[in-house]
Amino acid sequence: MSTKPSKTAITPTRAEDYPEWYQQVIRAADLAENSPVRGCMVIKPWGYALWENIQQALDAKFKATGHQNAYFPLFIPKSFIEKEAQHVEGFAKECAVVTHSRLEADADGKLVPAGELEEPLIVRPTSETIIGEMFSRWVQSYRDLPLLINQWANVVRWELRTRLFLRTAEFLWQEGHTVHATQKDAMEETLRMLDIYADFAENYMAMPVIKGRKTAHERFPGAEETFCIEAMMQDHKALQAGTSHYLGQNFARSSNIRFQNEQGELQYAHTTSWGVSTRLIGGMIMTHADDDGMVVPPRLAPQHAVILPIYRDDAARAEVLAYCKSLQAELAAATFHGLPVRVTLDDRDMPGGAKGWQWIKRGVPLRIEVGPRDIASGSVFVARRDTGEKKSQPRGEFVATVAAQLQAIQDNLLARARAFRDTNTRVIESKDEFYAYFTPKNKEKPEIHGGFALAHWNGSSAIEEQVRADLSVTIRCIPLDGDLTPGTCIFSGEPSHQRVIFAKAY
RNA sequence: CGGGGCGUAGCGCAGCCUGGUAGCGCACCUGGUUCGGGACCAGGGAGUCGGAGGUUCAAAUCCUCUCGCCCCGACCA
Repeated sequence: MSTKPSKTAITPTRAEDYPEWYQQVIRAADLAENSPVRGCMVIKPWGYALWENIQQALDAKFKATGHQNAYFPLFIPKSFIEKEAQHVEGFAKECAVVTHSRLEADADGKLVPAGELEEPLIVRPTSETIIGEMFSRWVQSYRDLPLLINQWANVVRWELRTRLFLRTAEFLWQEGHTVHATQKDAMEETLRMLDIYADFAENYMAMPVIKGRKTAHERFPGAEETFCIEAMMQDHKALQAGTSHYLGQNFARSSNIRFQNEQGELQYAHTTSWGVSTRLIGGMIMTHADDDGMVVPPRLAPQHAVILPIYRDDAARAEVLAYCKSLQAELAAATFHGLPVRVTLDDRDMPGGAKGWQWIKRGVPLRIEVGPRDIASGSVFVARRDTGEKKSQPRGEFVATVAAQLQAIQDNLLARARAFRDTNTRVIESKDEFYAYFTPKNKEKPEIHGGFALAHWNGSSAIEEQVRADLSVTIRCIPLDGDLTPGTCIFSGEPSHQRVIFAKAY
């Protein structure tokens, strides 16, 4: 009783040391861990199940909008990457390069690379160039368009500084690549996919996002326009959770993607690309997790509910387990958003308190305790992970309303995250106010501070650069659904079309 | 890749300054008593002290190098 390690399951708390808290949540929830390979993580079953649920939901949305999955090579010839000048510049610094084809034992028995390749292969950091090459073979006529392809894959970017889920050297993602006859069609596609991401973030991840356009400075290398969804984490920093690019004819030119139009004229196509990654899991953690560990939004939860049997002796055990199994079957027959309710019965022989805390730390939305008293009264004792609320409910009523209860949690998580974001978003009218907003009180050990600043900006990248140099604050996006009232740039005094979002970012 | 911090049992840590051959809490295993929000008692297993050199009779401890992790910066999903 007195051996509680602390008041919270996670130490330190968010307020005490946010980055360390993040690491500890991942460990406590058994989501992932660092691997022997520098910068690469092992995604453990509970974390991978989240990714599988993300995949399943998004994949259905991609298919519903006419996309098809395909798979392209992991290796990209160096000459392909070189085709698009800005693209090269953007990715050259972080590429893993394969130069040899085998290993040979040297005099000491050590293996050394041998069989140098004629042309080095790049482990894909993204697939525009190799897919572009294939698209150039597949597209000949306007009748071949639009070409709508998606790939689920791993990619490698040799990052110097990594963080589990948020930035790892290898990560999992999906990359959509499409080809269109006109700019209008391609731009519509770009925004359609952005909307899908935003809808997914809010309605599945319960993570409110702002849809916006990147400034030239923050654009994808080689893109004409980059759109993004930006979310606010609990340390008030922004997380770019998804991107959608209108690539213009840049990659069409470099990969020679041309088609004959209805007039028989040969023209370059317009392409798009868009992606989300395992970073989304990091976003979910930093949006919903608390000082007791992970909190998973029900629509993506590996398990919606866990049944925890409570008994003292073997006689009670048999009775309780039988009751739990039938309850499990009833719940599994219920549906939540068209899918069976996922419910697990945890009958491991271990102290009940410790067992319960394991599920709290993993973030399972509903914990159902069933003991002799519940059986006697035909009820179940249910705890909500998001609010901590606990109450006894008649069994039949619980089974009948389980989907509604899960949806209530889903809705609460979104509402709570939105309220958090809104209270940490500030309209800023002057440079002084801006600098004060983004300057911590404690310089040595900065407290959580700042947030989203909505401020007028004249479009100058020199100002962007200055703010970044002074405060590590960047323009996260120019909101698409923002207030379009013109005003005055708070840095230059020049006219501004609309407010943009400034924040510190991951 | 630059600056700072840290690597001791699965996790969190003490020991290091002032060298003497490794400890605590949790977790794990066994037995018993317990059991409706992190149970208790007793016993037990587990660590080449990140790695490699060096100094020394003796190194977790001192010195050099190296690898990894975390934070800040630059860069990025």
